[in-house]
Amino acid sequence: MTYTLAMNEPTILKIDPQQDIASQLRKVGITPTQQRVQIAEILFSRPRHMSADQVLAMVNRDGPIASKATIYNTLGLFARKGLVREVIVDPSKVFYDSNTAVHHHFFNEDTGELTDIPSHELLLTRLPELPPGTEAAGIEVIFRLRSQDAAS
Amino acid sequence: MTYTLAMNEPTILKIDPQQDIASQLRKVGITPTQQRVQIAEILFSRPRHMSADQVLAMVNRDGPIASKATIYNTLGLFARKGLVREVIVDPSKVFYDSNTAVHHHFFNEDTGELTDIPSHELLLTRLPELPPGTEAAGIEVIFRLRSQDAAS
DNA sequence: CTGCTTGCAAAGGCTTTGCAGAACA
DNA sequence: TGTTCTGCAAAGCCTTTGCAAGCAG
Repeated sequence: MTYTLAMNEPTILKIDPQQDIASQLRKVGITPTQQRVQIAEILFSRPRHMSADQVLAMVNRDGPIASKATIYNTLGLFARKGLVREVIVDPSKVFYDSNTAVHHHFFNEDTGELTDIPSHELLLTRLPELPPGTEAAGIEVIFRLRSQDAAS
Repeated sequence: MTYTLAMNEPTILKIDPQQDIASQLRKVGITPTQQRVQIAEILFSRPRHMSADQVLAMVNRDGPIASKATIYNTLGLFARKGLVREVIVDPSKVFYDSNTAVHHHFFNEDTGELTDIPSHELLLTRLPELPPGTEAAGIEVIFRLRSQDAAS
């Protein structure tokens, strides 16, 4: 049962919003363009779950900074580099999670809201054997929720 | 920790491919049209994970039976009635799982293949407290896999 | 300079929708 | 016969792509 560790270890890359963003991006092999730095500032100001659209809106809140294509390029790049995690819970769009620590999610299907499950509140025991010829790339646990008062 | 039970119990609706499909559909409040019966026959011939596209292809293998619109209508209907479970693991398409028993999945990102995790091979202990005002609608555990030889 | 990035618009893929004709009860 | 369902094509959404202009080092 060591593959969970082997799997998560290399992903723990973290951007500290207090430090210089540009040099942190360089450190992980990303050329720090103006757009990338601004996107990183938003994503890593605190742990967030954002769709590409939300990032686009927030980046350009005070004037045009980055185009839609650049948002997608950058989010994809950050994901490949392990700075954000893609969370697939909604068939209509991908969420990008700037919290790279091991944790899981609640997804409220009524509100579309994605929230963290504190990792100590969930325990996975007895992990399954992986199919032959495969290696673990990630574990996701999603609790789908409904708002109690919602008229389904 | 009783909400897991409360959550899964109502979903255990099962179509037996050996019995008359039409009357089983009626029993859950679905008018058994020719198209729906044929789609059900494919889905419930055995536990399956299929995309809408795959269902479309298989239904029409021996001549035109159902259109794309009807496939989507029917799969959505079956999902609402609890006959199939929607599995969201691939941002590009939804999978429909005709196995309604409680279980979890491996998803091979290289091959796009979705397979079951025998439920006894995975144990969730210490379930999280749900956010106030919400109720559980489902739990999903997804192990993302890579093929070991794949050139990422 | 030289290559990597950006941005625009167009294209793509999956899913939904509108509406006329057909099937079900 | 009234209601529900089907099918076609068009529309919608999110995401990707092509390519010329711009920026980083």
